[in-house]
Amino acid sequence: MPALLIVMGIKFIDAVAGQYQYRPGLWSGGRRRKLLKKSYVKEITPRSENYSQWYSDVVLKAELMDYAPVKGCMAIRPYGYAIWEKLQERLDRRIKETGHQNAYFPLFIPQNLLQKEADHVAGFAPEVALVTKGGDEVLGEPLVIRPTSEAIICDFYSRWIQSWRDLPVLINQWCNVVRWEKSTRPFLRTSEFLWQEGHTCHRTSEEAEEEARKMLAVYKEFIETELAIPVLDGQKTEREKFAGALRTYTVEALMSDGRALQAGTSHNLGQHFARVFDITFLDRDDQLKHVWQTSWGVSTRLIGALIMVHGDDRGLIIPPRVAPTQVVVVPIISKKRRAEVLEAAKGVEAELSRQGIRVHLDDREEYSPGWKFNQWEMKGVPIRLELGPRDLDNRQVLLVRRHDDFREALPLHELAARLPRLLEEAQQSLFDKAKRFLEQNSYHCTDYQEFTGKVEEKRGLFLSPWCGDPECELRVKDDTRATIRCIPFDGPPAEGRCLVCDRPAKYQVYFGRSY
RNA sequence: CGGGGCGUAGCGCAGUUUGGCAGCGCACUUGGUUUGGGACCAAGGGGUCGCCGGUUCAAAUCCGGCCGCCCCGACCA
Repeated sequence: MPALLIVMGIKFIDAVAGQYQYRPGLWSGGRRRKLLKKSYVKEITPRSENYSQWYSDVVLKAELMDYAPVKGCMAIRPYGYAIWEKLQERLDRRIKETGHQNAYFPLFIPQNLLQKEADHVAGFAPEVALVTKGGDEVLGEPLVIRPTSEAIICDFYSRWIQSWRDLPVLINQWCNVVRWEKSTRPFLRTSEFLWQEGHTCHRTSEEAEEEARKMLAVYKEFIETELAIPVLDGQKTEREKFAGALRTYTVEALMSDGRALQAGTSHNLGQHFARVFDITFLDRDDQLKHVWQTSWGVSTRLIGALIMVHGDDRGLIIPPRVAPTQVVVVPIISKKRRAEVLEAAKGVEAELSRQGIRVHLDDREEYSPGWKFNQWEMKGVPIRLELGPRDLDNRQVLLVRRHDDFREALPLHELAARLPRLLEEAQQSLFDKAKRFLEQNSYHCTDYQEFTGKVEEKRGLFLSPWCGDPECELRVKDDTRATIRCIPFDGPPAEGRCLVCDRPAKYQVYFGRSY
């Protein structure tokens, strides 16, 4: 085995009980090497041992969040919030490029407003938080803390819209919402979370449909490009759609434990809300008509997806485009050459920074290099540069990639020119890997026996024929806990017989267990 | 909401069976030596043992009640 690998030009280092033996001179000449074995930190439970525990360990140890004294609530710590800010920045740009403006609507919603739309209230009633007192005063009408803002925004829209000339209304808001959840998990399902919600009004049904589809496409492109997470796009079934919507579209991602996660949704609301909130306009033909609406949102849940799609047993792996820190420089400080090394490290930091790379110099002297390596790996920084006396002598820096642990000694003068490319490669490589995982864990399945067995055994996503009857959908859920994630846009045409009831299939749908 | 587990220093835990000075590791502070995969030595600081009540000369430990967190389910856009 070692002989074979040396032939391939790769050198190995013994990894004994999670520690390397350092072999001088190995880094020179731009050679690469690979680790035999990795057991770095014991603070993170291996995924294979307990996936939920792994997830908890990662969010805490990477300092993304901390638990609040209130169940289901959390502080998003600076490092976690920095990731959120990156996501916001990238998505906000896209929302504006497609013609939307940001605005802000109130947190409190009079209870009667929320209750106007029948399906909407039925869907959200079990999970609304209600304010009944302000100070000493018992409120005449209780106030709902927004679980979503359709109701309050529609109340404003009914006043703002009179003419077809006022349309379309294209507004987005970034805010927090509250849903009283029974079981909560950091980022994936919290009682309070951050998100954006777009709310638009249109003159025609076609325009609204186009908007709903367009924003779903924006989500797909955003999530795939920036978060390096491949998603399946499609439509939700009646059972799974948004409470009050005509149709719901969704992008679904597959986590590394084989469970699906709804990463973003876009709703064609039809005229359901316009009718009950009386949002009307006088059209060109002098007729008073109800507007056609959409709403769409993604949340801090995306951070959960990021963790579960890319993370490994050493912690987070953040795609470079959304990484708060893209490159960390760790100087190897020795007593004799401390000043020299630090100066060189600062030079590297400054040069990369000039290139627009988000670089951090970790020059803390109270921690050993090894400690820093582990910490930054837990935090998922894409690239680490090690710079020590030996590197100085060789005018080089040792580069280590987080996502595949490849190491390479780079000449100092080439560094700035090569890093942007290396970061892009890391981004692409993460996407490719996630895509491969999605493909390898997607199955075409037409036999119910086989289906129930495989769902239990392998998880993943199952493309199967479905007759369209909610009863069959429910039966699958009762039997297997899997739900229909979506009716894919670009799926194969319906053919064959329903997975459950054997009647002719109307759709090919993706089934899966989900978060 | 059901089943299971756990609450002792910032974190991880021992001590609870059999009541008797509240401990260990990490982290933290100070000084020194170090620094290429979680360095070492020395000296320190830090506690309402989840909360309330009961038994007892004496409770982290026994009894009753409550609260919270985690895991597995149920529920949930």
